[in-house]
Amino acid sequence: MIKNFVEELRWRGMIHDIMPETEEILMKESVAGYVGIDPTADSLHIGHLVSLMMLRHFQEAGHKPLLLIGGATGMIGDPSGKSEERNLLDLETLRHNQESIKNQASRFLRFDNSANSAVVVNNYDWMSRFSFLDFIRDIGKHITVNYMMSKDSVKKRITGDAREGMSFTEFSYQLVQGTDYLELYKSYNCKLQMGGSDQWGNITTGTELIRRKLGGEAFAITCPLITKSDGGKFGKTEKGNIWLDKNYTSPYQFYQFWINVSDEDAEKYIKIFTLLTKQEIDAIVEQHRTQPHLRFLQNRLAEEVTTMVHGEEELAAARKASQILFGNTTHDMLAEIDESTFLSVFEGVPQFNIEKSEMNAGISVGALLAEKTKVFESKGELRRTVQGGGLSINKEKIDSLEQMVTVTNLLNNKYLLVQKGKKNYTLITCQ
RNA sequence: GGGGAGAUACCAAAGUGGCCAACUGGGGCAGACUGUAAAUCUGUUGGCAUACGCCUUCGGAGGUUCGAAUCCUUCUCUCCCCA
Repeated sequence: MIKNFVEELRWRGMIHDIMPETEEILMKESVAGYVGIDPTADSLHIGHLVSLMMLRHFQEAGHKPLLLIGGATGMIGDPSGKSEERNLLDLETLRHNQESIKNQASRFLRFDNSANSAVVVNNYDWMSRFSFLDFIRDIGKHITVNYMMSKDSVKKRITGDAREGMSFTEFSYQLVQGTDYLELYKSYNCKLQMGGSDQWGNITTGTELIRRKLGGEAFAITCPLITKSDGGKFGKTEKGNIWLDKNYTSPYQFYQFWINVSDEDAEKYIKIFTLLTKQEIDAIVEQHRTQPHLRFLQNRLAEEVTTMVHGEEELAAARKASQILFGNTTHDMLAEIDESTFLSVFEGVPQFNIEKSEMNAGISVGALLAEKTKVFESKGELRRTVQGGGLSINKEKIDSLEQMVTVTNLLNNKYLLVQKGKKNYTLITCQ
């Protein structure tokens, strides 16, 4: 039974561009469709979530999702974004990354060998078999330079204000990506490619190639780039990407990312990143508007996404940690938390160790945080923070670098909780 | 191959011999206000120092000078125009 995939994406605000007749084809038959991902790391980050969600909806609608790992294209670098030169990945790393990514994708997609089971493919597998001659003869021949030059991503680079110019390698990128589409069209009868709106040019080169070379018909859907209302980059924090792998970004930090989303963005994101129905979402938005300070939207968003990526247990832990860290916890309450709970709360928080002997005589805050440990990069930074009233230890404000810390300050006779500002915690273990 | 422009801190961008640790904007961090939101306001944003001040930094290397981000030589890289 096929559901209307396009309609589903439409109300969720996930369609930026769509080729004519795409909707009709998708309603008529079950087709295969793909999204490409660069395997630059062995984990996906939340920038990839939109693609995964598109594939998820695609599969739920009764179609077959293909996840293309760009082993070959990842070596080139797409000029559509302002990507830097990529490093060559060796084959072993590539395979490792592919496996890890597939593993993460399996939380979103069904890999069950049914007719519309998801499949992971790697363009390295076919691109590596092409010789340069094969490529320019079999692929290059079908597309004119004029056509390639007319793409926005190319035009911008050549005639835009920046006029950066581009290398031949980057210029060829759209042909390489087009070749992927062509390959998948041939081997999986893949008729749809999805991606971010910046991919439109590259995708249409693929559909063009399929038409000219095989006389086939293929389609395209792009989704808007996810933005933040304040203009910042989505999914980036000062510390870098938010990863799906809990070893890179702890479930607590992951959960917090979503909790911190602004009201405006939350309304958009809940449609894109959760599977809640339109009715459910409308109800939550309504609820949020009547009592905005209760943050229904952020809470539900964080709950849904964290469960999908990390599971119920991790969600519960992240919630508990959030309560402890953001509730009106006092020094006394902190001291009462038993050790295992305490440690699980701070899993994923930066940690430092220090010898207990250093503490026996007492140690000044300045020496402790900027010399014995690197909680602060420099004493100057520490001083500024303290002067601005932004530093607490064990939930108690510090107002001088000279303040002494001794073993009696240790929680559980072992830990110090350093807090910079409202949201940044560091744990010092002393033994 | 010929001609031109340029490289300054996280980014953008001023500065073109001493007043430059370097204007300004963005971003970051912190504070106030709040709802772990947004907006706004304040402080801060190379290192050391409570502070006077000291040390390292303006693409790389060398030089001129009492003194260089600023002048000279050379190298590297980027962009533009012509062939």
